[in-house]
Amino acid sequence: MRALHSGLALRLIWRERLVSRADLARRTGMSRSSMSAIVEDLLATGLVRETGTGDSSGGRRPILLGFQDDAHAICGVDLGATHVAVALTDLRIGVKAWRSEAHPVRDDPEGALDLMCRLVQEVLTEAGVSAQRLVGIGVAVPSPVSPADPESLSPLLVPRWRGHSPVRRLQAAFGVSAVMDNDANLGALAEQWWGAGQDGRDLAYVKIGTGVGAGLIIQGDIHRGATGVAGEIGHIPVDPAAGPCVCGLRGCLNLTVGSQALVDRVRNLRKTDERSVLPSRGLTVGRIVEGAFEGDALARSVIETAAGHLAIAVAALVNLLNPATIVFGGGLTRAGEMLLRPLRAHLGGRSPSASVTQTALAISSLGVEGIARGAATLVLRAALDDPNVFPSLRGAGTAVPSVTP
Amino acid sequence: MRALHSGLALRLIWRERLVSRADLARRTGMSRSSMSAIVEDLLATGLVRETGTGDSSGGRRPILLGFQDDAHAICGVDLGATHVAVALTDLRIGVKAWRSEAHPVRDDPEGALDLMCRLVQEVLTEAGVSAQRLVGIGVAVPSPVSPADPESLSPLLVPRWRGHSPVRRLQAAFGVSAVMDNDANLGALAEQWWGAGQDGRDLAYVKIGTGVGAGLIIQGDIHRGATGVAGEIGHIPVDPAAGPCVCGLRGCLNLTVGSQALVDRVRNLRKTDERSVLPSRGLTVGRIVEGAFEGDALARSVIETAAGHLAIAVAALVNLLNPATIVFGGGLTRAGEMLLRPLRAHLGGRSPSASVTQTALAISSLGVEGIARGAATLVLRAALDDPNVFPSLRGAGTAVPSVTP
DNA sequence: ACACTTTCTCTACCGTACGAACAAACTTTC
DNA sequence: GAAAGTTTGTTCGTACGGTAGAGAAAGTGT
Repeated sequence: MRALHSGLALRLIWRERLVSRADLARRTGMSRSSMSAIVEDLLATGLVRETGTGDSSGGRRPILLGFQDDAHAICGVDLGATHVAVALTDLRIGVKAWRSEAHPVRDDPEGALDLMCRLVQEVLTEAGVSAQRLVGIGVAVPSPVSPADPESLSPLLVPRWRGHSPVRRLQAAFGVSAVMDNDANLGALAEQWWGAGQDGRDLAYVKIGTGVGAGLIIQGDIHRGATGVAGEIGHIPVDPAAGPCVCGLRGCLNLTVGSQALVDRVRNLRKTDERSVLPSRGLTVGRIVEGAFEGDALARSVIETAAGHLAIAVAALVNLLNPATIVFGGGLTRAGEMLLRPLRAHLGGRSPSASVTQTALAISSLGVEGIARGAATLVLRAALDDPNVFPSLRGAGTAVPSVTP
Repeated sequence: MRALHSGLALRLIWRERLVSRADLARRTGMSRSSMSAIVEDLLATGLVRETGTGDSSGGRRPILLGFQDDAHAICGVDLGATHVAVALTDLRIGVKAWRSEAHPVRDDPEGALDLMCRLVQEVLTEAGVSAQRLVGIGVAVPSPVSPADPESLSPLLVPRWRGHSPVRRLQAAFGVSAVMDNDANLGALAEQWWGAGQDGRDLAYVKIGTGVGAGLIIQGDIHRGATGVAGEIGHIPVDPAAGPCVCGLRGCLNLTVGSQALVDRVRNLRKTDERSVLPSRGLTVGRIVEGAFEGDALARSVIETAAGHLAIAVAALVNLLNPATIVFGGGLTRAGEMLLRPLRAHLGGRSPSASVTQTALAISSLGVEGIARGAATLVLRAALDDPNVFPSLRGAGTAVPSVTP
């Protein structure tokens, strides 16, 4: 129970950045004397420090306590479909070192794992942090992760990864705890903690890349579903005219707004549209968005069509989950309002009354580091929930008696 | 903190039905001596009683503790679109008295509230329970309930109810606490606690009635969404051929499998199908299902078509939320496997790989009392979470210091 | 200079949980 | 059937964590 109250105090100090002992006592409902004792413990761990005094409100000036963001480090790994990126962050998920390299991750697990370990070592070296000072390593993978087997990627989507586990590899290489989750889930977590979804307990993050995936934050927690595949928005049917999908369906969202689909559509329309400035070869989603910004009608029309298809799936999301915010990430979202405006318009006619008008739509502002920071956030959240996992507190005590069903 | 451990013990006793002190100590991780003290307190409240001894496992026989299901009563109210039903239950949500009457609830709030209070009084009298012995009253309403205003019905869907609140009315009339939630949500809660969804933390309940609504249990809790309208599955578009909906969309699920739609479809097809045994007048969903059981081809075909439309919306539900179980309730579900079989077939081709094959589909087995029992469960759950709300413990002490953000 | 506030610490006290010892009741073993 | 071993439940001394209240420190306002 001291662990309980001490953790409570630690979380408050983390959140409030600067608070006095008296403030903490009021906020938690405890007495000032007890809080003083707890703070004494926390000061000894090095996670909290006294940082000057605050303003008086008619009496003695309070001694302000601050969380030591640099007391430890966290590593976040973004294992994408075609790249590996690693961020070393402090305890507020500020990026201290960053590495990113292209790699065919799906087809070459061993190479990807080697690259990952090399990059982790590089960011540790660059930041001058030893592995012992890591709270842990979080990994985002482009695959569902089953709660029943949280160390493996889904063999159904990435068959070559059978038997390979980023988690086990990192634990073996660096001797620290590692956790793993789907990339869209961690994108959602990043948005909730550091992006557009702050101060909301229900949020959806839609990642538009090679395919389309959604991460769901429900009641403040990542929702993984019974088998870990929640958020499979990419296989909602949106266009019967489109071809068959690997999943057995026709016209999946993946087939109409995935990177390849956008490029193909531009290429097809390009044949009959002589005025477009877009090239036929070496076309990427980035080039299409650029073209749209330069006023190219073809590019704009393709983006608008994609928004229409996206709206159908997003409407289902809004109707079923009623999130406070939906954040969009991925290459196409650099189109900004060119994507959001038609999306809102289509959505307005696709959802009853209150639910959609009160849903905030936003483009992710976290950039390429978003997913990796989400992975690091997973580690941070676990540590704030149970401060025992901070290296400086390791083995301090047991947890609270739980329900144990 | 004694409240914490005492509540923990109480929940365990409730769940396990018969446990010894030593068992409780092992389960909670506490010492036997502490548990003895806690049990002594619990015995004094009357909620727990010693009920004989259990079998020996090589030593002294344990004294078994049992939860007193009859120590208090709970009232569950089902305010449907066209009826008012009230159940009086014990602390395991077993129905002790039941009343149900037809009433145009949507159009006559005052009459419905009067009827509700009369029925509550009747079940109290029949069961010989005074209002003081009630833990509380739970109410299910055919409307979303906003977390921002948990005492009112959504004025958008049931405009006449503006200013009327079942919760306030019950509190005034019986002097006990009352809580309210959407009927589909409470159907889902009932299924999770007493029906097909037991031992799962993710469950969806789909209610097919006048319209179609879904209640979602996520991570063991009712998911209400940011504005309380989560689960609006009825406005997912499933058939572009169907007409426009009040929501502005075309071909909403509500328009294709709602009671009226089924009746209308049968009536239209009836004109060209002379062999059908179904009547043209006085047709109800119940009659259609009966006809199907008697082998009527027209009835069967209409049910199969409905299953196809339902599958599209359910596929979206499965893809997005990946629940362990989906339970179906409402009149149409009396068709049983005639509905589920085509639903499974359509679903197989509508969802990628693992998610759908591992989702259990089932028909609700709770019958007409399901929603009311769900409403009562809402009260029970609150009481088990914080035993202070049990009348015999009222005002016993304050809660644990919370986070207080 | 004075009274009043607010913060933080120190000490006496109290409730709660634990461990150890013990009694009770039962099974197994010889 | 007596002895030995188990399991349950209680009793009692102890320790820890928390509170309340007094007091010191450090400020504000008149």
